[in-house]
Amino acid sequence: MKAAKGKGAARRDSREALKVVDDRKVGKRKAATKPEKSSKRQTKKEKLAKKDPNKPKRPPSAFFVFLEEFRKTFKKENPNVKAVSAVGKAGGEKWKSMSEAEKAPYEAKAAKRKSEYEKVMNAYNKKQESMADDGDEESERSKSEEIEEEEEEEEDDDDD
DNA sequence: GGCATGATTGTTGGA
DNA sequence: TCCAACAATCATGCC
Repeated sequence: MKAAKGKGAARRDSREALKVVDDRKVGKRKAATKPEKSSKRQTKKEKLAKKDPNKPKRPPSAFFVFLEEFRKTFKKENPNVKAVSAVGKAGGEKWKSMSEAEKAPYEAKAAKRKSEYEKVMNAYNKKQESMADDGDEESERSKSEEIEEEEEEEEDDDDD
């Protein structure tokens, strides 16, 4: 549980300012945010210690792609609102109010990121197999890094 | 100084 | 099939 960490003061402050937590229709999701079963929810540190630093990060969903842009807009319109939770909330509301057509470009981007993720994941999986088969971690990692760099170039190249 | 937390939705991966 | 975890963001507070 997060509050148990004692850092609650920080977010309590934020929460009061945000007037959060009214309708938890996505209570399921909230479970992740409010991990009463702390045994399941590992800290970033624990995860970092456990997981492969080479493991590709999950691709952002359409909502997250939208959120990237929304944050910039939100900051401009609300320069004094710095709470990320406020941005998340506002973004969520905006997202819901958007039409499918408005969401389309973000979904397209998300799909693109997803396909890239699949490619990287593929390489990562191969790397894992190779590592299990052979211990040539260094070269395999380099391979993976190469792929990731390629992805970045591709993205840069096909920006529009 | 560094890490955890807060909110949001969508997607992934594991059981 | 269901559910938990995680993806980005960053000011803030605690240790």
